Amino acid sequence: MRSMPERGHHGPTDPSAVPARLRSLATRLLGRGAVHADRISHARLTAAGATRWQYATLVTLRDGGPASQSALSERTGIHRSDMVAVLGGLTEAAYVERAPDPTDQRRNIVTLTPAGRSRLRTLDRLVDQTQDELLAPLTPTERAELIRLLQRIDDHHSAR
Amino acid sequence: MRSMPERGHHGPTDPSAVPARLRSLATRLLGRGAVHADRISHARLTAAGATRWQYATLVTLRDGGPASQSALSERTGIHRSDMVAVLGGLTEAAYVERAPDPTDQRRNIVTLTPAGRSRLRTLDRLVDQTQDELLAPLTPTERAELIRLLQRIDDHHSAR
DNA sequence: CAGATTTCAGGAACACTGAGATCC
DNA sequence: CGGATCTCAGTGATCCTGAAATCT
Repeated sequence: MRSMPERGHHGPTDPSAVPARLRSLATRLLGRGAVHADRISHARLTAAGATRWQYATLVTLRDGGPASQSALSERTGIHRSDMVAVLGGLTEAAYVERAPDPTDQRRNIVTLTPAGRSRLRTLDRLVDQTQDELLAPLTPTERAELIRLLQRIDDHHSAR
Repeated sequence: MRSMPERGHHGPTDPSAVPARLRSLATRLLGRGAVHADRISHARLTAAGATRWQYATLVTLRDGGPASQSALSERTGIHRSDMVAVLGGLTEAAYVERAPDPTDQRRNIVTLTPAGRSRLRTLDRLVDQTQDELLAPLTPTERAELIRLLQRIDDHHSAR
């Protein structure tokens, strides 16, 4: 049970009061969308005692199999120095196991445990609900289009 | 001249390494899009000695005329307690004037100065460049569609 | 030696809470 | 008094830098 200070909801109450110039800025809209997404996913995940970073890490382990921390960092987009604490939490909960790589003593090999796999199935459902709540005002076609456009932007700016 | 520690660029180098499940999460894509948007607009605005909050506040004053701090907070979406420092900076630079409301001593009436109006024209061009850099991989039609969809999401979640 | 990996300490921008002071 | 406004102190999550320790 986490009893964190509930994230409130500030923001403009009346969208029509926001100047048109601001209302149509993609940079601003992305920032506000991220805040909504954060609030929604944070609420659902902390209610289950999880974090987004933990979820991303578990998904990546299921998808790609055991991996080093730097590989996980690369695939999830979570910074290497933040990954330490994420894996600390997941290890403590026995959702993953961290063992030194016998062929390279610098590396840790992180492996998903059966408990982690089970945990992940629970979180999958939670995350699906999160997407649904966030995208509620859009039709299925619009949702797919939004995701497509956002992927294009992310891919473009992620390629250095 | 601000000499801030340059914001780096982490994130996955190879997008194809990101699990498909993560890659298609709208919550994640919005978060990443916001990070790209932040990095781009932060770079351009700090180079000019400005911040996003300052810009939003100036735009709102131009659009709606003189207003109290709480009204500005409402229209910009900037938290009332953050607005204090924003107006402090703008006042110091003489871009706005803060005067007590004669009809209600609790309020400050914030007014855009000619210098602020001129400053705003400069920032307008900067922000336009920011949008262009962020949305570079999209066609004009796609840009409009993305903005439309993001507005729908923001409106939906801003209405309490 | 250069280079990779894990780990820790901490900074900065952001959105927010809570409380005090003041005024209607 | 209740309620609104401005202000300040501080928190938490996120994304990031820098550097130490260890190993190839």
